[in-house]
Amino acid sequence: MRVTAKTIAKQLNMSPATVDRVLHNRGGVKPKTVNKVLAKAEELNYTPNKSASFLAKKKLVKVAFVLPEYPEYFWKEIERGIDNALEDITDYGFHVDIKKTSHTIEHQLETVHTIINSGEYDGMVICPKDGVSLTNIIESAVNNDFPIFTFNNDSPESGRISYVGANYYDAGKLAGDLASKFTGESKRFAIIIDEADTYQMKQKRKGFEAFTLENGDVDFVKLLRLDNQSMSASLEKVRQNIADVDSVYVACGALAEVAEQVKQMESNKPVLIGHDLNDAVYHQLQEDIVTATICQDPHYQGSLAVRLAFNYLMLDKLPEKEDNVVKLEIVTKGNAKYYLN
Amino acid sequence: MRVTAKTIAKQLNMSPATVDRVLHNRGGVKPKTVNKVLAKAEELNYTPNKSASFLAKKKLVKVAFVLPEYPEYFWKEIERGIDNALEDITDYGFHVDIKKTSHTIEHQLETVHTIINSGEYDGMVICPKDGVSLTNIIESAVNNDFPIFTFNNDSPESGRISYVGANYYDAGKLAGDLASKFTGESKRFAIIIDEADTYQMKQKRKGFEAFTLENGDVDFVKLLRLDNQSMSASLEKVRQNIADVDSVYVACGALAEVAEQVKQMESNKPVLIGHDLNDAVYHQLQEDIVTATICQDPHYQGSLAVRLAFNYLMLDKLPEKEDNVVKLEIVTKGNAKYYLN
DNA sequence: CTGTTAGCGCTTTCAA
DNA sequence: TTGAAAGCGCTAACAG
Repeated sequence: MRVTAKTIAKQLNMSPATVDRVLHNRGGVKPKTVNKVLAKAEELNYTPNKSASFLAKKKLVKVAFVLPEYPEYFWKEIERGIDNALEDITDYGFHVDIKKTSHTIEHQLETVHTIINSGEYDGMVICPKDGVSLTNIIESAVNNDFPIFTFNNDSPESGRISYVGANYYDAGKLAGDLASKFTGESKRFAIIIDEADTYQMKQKRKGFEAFTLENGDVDFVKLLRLDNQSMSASLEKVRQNIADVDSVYVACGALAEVAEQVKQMESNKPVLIGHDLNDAVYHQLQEDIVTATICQDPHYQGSLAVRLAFNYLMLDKLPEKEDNVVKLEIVTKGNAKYYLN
Repeated sequence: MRVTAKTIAKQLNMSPATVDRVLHNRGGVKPKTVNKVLAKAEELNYTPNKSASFLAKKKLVKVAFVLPEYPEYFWKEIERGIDNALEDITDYGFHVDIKKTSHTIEHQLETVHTIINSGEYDGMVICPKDGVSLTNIIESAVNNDFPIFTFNNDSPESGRISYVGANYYDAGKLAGDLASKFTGESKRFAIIIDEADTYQMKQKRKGFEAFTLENGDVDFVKLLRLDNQSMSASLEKVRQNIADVDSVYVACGALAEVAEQVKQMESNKPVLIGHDLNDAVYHQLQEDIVTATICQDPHYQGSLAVRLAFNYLMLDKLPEKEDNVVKLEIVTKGNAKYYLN
């Protein structure tokens, strides 16, 4: 038989309601009774049944996830993680709406506004296009008891409940570590960024450079910039600029494109390192054009965010940490298949 | 409001009991009624509430996990994964007992016997010491409607419901891939096994050798064997034998011990690759004695096993695949901290 | 300070 | 072939 609140009540000759009051310290119970109940609960090893509890509370909570559209393969994985974590807890009354926002910050700001003002939601998880420009809106929402979590990209000044995502400085450092391990005596490196030069990218670059500074045997690090307006021209230029380099680290989203350039080089192909995995990169790994790519388990990241929001909103449990940093994973030819889909 | 079975019943002027019968095709319902209910459920986008369902069924299920004691750090991680997956579903009436078995196969066989005959359990998840010697007992149990899942180590001939664990052949191949990438022109390799030479180790070796065969630029692969009886002597011997080698792959559990030997070498320290991560290996990664270690996400592995058993026993859902292969992860100095604890 | 009662969404008798 | 009723473990409103 199961040990329930009723079991405790029966053994102590009182009503389940009193037991419930004690178990949730709702107050208004004689201290002596409190102690008796607590002792009995301990003795019988009582654990409350969440299922029954949520069922009885009939509380409904809805949170909005505000996510970018691109890169699609990445956010699809995140969504899988979200859905997975939702599997059991939708039955508890916890629901999620995913809102995609396009390129512009304006659009994102507007979306956020709408969500907060609609009164439909009890909280929000957001991947800010730009942490700084969202600081104010997040701050005022949080102060008005509308909890917001940041995701994948932080807005540290905003007072968000907590952040879930990778540490991009570490990611850059890891890239440096790999570049160094995959090359021989000569260590002439290049790092490729694009003009957006977001916070994430800056961090990656800092981390990569920090690594090379700490490791005296690196000859140099060349900084190359892609121009989104004239992509093919700037890719061409990159190809020329990496002819004298032993390893290239693509810190922006253009790994596959750069790889195509490397493929065309006749000799001295550099070791190529980048981020994330899509079909193109998968094949380039198999062809040994890309040596390694650094991934962050998007599936786990998604489910962690759901869990934190759930704990906060339905269990009144604060996240243990302000930063919930997710694993950085190294993917090569040998283990890439585990990371696809 | 929520859409419940009652909602459907009301809209169709019938009782919730009939709706329930249809939803679970328990039979004894007029085809016309069946269709009406199904259509309504579809129309209202009805989803059953698992919480309420389990609560009402009051079914209790208990499964035994039979796991080895060593290496402790590995099984501790697995247990964390198990506990994690259990978090919500214990409230559904699904319980797990973990039984540790010591070194001998006899002890494990006995434990398995006891579990099956006790009548206390509804199923079992086991990490066989040796798949072959457990074939018979698993087979007869499964035939007697006592479902058994294998874990971490398979017993493919036994008719187990399904297997959860890594593909060790692939692990060996991955080690080959890494050894090759981390070395320069000269590729003289050694692989270290121990006398136990279990199925897992054989597979790793095969995979490693397969990789080197496919890659013509590998000079040779030396096979070295550790002797558990005279560990220090054989470690010494290993040290002498790897003096002329560019990379060493430790396929057995002695990565940290071999690393200590490598540390003592004055020059030509080979690239060291092995499996799993404990405190010792963590430090050896930081010191650049170990270059990389291959891990299988034990946390995920544990929770997957729980989920499969739960689905099978409580949801009557068969696993989609016979082999549930878990990810192989590459850990280096740069990302090791994410894998500790 | 404590007990009674009804009900969450679902399943399971039992009766019709 | 269908319905009524009770109950899973917990909570909430109301009464006392």
